[in-house]
Amino acid sequence: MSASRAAAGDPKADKRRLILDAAVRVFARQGFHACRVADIADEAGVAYGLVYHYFASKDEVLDTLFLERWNVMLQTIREVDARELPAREKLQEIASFIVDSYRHDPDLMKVIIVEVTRAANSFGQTHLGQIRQAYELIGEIVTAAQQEGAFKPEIDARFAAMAFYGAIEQMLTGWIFDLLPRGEEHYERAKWLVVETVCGGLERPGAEVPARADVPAPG
Amino acid sequence: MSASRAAAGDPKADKRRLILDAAVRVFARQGFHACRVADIADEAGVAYGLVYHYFASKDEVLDTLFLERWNVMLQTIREVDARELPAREKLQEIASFIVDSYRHDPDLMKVIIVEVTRAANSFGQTHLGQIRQAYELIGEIVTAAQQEGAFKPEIDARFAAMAFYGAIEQMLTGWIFDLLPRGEEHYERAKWLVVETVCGGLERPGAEVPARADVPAPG
DNA sequence: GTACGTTGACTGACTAGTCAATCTATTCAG
DNA sequence: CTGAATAGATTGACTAGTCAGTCAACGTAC
Repeated sequence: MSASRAAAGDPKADKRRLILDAAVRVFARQGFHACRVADIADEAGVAYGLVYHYFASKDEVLDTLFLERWNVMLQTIREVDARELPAREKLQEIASFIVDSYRHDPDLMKVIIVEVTRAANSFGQTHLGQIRQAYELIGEIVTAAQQEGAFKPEIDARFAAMAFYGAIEQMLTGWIFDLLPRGEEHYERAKWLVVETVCGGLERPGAEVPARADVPAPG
Repeated sequence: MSASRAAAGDPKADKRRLILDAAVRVFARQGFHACRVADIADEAGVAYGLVYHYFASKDEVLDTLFLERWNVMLQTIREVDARELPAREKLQEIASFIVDSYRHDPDLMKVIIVEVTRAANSFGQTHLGQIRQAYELIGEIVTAAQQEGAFKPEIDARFAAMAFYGAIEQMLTGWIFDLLPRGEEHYERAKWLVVETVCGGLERPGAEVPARADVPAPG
């Protein structure tokens, strides 16, 4: 995941990685459709043809970036789900992971959201299966919580999962396009907010609610 | 808004409208980038050049479609906000309007979401101001509710607005890409669900909650 | 006859992907 | 140790195709 592996001049640099990291920057800056393969090569400090030595097509560069990250996320969700935690805390962990992913590499998350996740027409189509898996995993957490009686049974779990994921993604979108204030304290607060908001509506009024984490201090 | 104004052969057809309606279908089917201007002209049963008689560019066709609809939505939100209603019902009206927009013309909403709203990199950039206005109007409803004491004050209104809008848009996305079940009863239920979920978390536990609408029957 | 609507072949600009040539690292026979 | 052979990495000029936008000509209503 690290983008700081090597500078362009480093002789030991793994050129494939160099190209991928450059592509993240170029895609984030110009968008996938608006940029040319030459821009990626230039950004990476590498010849045009080398991109085609490592990748079959421009598309494959984006595919690789998306899958690398998305699979890490799916893995994380599965691990969180396997742990013995109340549903609210599982969702908290997932929100945390996604927000931290943005904090760690905003360009990469911008590319994934703008060019893949929210572009199900063009690119997302290819990856609809992967994307769907995330929704399904979240939906399973909700279903389980409903069966335990922690969440209201009258809210369809699939819809709840979409609403939850959609709320998080929309906040990242807000940061990406300067519609929401950025910064450490906002990131931490957003993690709490999204869970508080969505779980607040999902939980059964009578259900035993675990002691909730403190409200992070306002910025 | 009506797409059924006239068949391609109708001599009285307003060609400009014919082109716009055809563009909705083509953009929805193939995506803005993947389709050619010739596809729009063919779909409208009109010569290639006529598209450029009515519109300065391919972009302007999409701009027109987006602005036509988005302005109706902004107007609706303003009208709802002006009415004397509890915040929850205002949000309910907004969710209703958006879901009904999808129900009424799914192709148009698909185009707006996929090509503009969620493509802030390319197209959305132009319309970021319009898009932002919607978030701000929703944010104002939340702020007012917090001042009245109906909503918790500790949740930033801008974030709450993004979460609310994001949840709705994600459900439309779910329908658009067959990730969620479609159909009248699901649409009605989704309107209720998103408000129940988000407002459930926003409302102050102690606050006087107006008698809420009945839960629509499950599908 | 004039103004506007309509046509569709054409052009000019652009770029993904190819490929033959060149470079570099490694190996190993002499 | 030498240097020739090999494989893989790297280069960038070039090709083949695409498509947005133009424009000169034609149609038609009044």
